[in-house]
Amino acid sequence: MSDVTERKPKRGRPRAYDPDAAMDRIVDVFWKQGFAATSLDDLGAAAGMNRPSLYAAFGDKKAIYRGAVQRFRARMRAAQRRILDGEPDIRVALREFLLAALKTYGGGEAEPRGCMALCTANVEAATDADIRADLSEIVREIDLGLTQRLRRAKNDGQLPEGADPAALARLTAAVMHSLAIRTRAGQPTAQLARMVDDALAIILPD
Amino acid sequence: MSDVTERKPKRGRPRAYDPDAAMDRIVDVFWKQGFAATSLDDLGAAAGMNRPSLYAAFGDKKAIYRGAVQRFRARMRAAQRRILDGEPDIRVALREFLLAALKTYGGGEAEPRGCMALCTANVEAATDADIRADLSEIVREIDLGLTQRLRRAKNDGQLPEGADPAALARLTAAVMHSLAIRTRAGQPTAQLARMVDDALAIILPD
DNA sequence: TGATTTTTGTACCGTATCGCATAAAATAAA
DNA sequence: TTTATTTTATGCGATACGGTACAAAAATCA
Repeated sequence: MSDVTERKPKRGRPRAYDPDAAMDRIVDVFWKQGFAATSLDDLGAAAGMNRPSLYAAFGDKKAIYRGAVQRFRARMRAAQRRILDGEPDIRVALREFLLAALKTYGGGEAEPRGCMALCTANVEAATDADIRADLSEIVREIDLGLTQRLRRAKNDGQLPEGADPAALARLTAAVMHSLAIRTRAGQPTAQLARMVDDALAIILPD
Repeated sequence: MSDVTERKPKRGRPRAYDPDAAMDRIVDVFWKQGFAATSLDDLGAAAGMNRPSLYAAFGDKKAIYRGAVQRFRARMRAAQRRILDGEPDIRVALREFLLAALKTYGGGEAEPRGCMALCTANVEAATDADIRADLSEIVREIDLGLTQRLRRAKNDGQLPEGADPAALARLTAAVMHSLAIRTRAGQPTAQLARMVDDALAIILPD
């Protein structure tokens, strides 16, 4: 889970924290509480850093949040590419894609998580153009990844002639967006796993 | 748009505000800023009330927010029932249902709105059980309304034999959830209107 | 008119917030 | 050892927050 952020020992006092691990814990705090309800002290307590160190390492509160969103997104993207590129059957690929998202969103637990990006950036997006651009890029990227995978499936003859890869991709992404909301609303994982299968039976009928 | 909240003139000093209109403006503020980023002064300024009046009329901040969500939801529910009950053709009904949501969410404008309930309650749902229950109820109600309408369509012979109304309903709701997120992310309305048609062509193929 | 009731407006309390200023601490280079 | 450099730790400072106490205001009832 760690980037190769190994710094060669430099001049001054060494850092008392691992920036990589600290950012991971920061992601968790924003994931749960969102941007506005999270204080710098919350972040500092979770990351084991005091505010000045936090500020020096990651910038002000908004920059920290945007960094956390990017980190979350990078992890999701890696997992999604692995699934979409690795699985040759489009049905299985989309199913695993959605179930992986569901697993990350972790529905059903006492304190549901939902999607760190979709569920928290959503609020700030209305008032902050930067965060709105981040969110827009995330949504667009998911659409694009699914579209490319569905194009490939069509080339492989796994889809009917008239199939519209972009339309199928947006609908699949919509299921993912819905999973983000439904997990956050507390719907149990088992029920949502069934929803995934039911949805795919409609999106990709045999 | 006004409830029949006409109070017969009572004893003391009359109110300087219309509770109904005040709540409408409060909905707008929460819609844009969400719960955590909105202060009581923001609400007071929008509603033309000072904090003590606000508190006396609607309770504390959380109660005000939950009231605003309920008010938004009531309005959406009324419009949705009108469409689903009024339109006999299931294709047209679902299309108008989704386009009405899209219109309310108002994508593409300089400051996109999205769904007041789905996009703002989402954040607090992770930490507040009451708001999570509110959100869950909203999602469930939409699923249920669409399911009942699709059952009716199946009885009317407008759906194939093997069609699963509940599954079709959840997928249609997923499109709505996606519209909420996409409008908030700034995607243009015209593009999303096309997405609605593309999605319905997959959900209800002819 | 005078008493009663309800709402308004101001002001306050204790706390939390973000960002930074400043000094101590810990390391490498000279 | 001394100097330079980087990070940590404490704490300040101005502001903002939610909620309420209290008195003035505005209406009805007697």
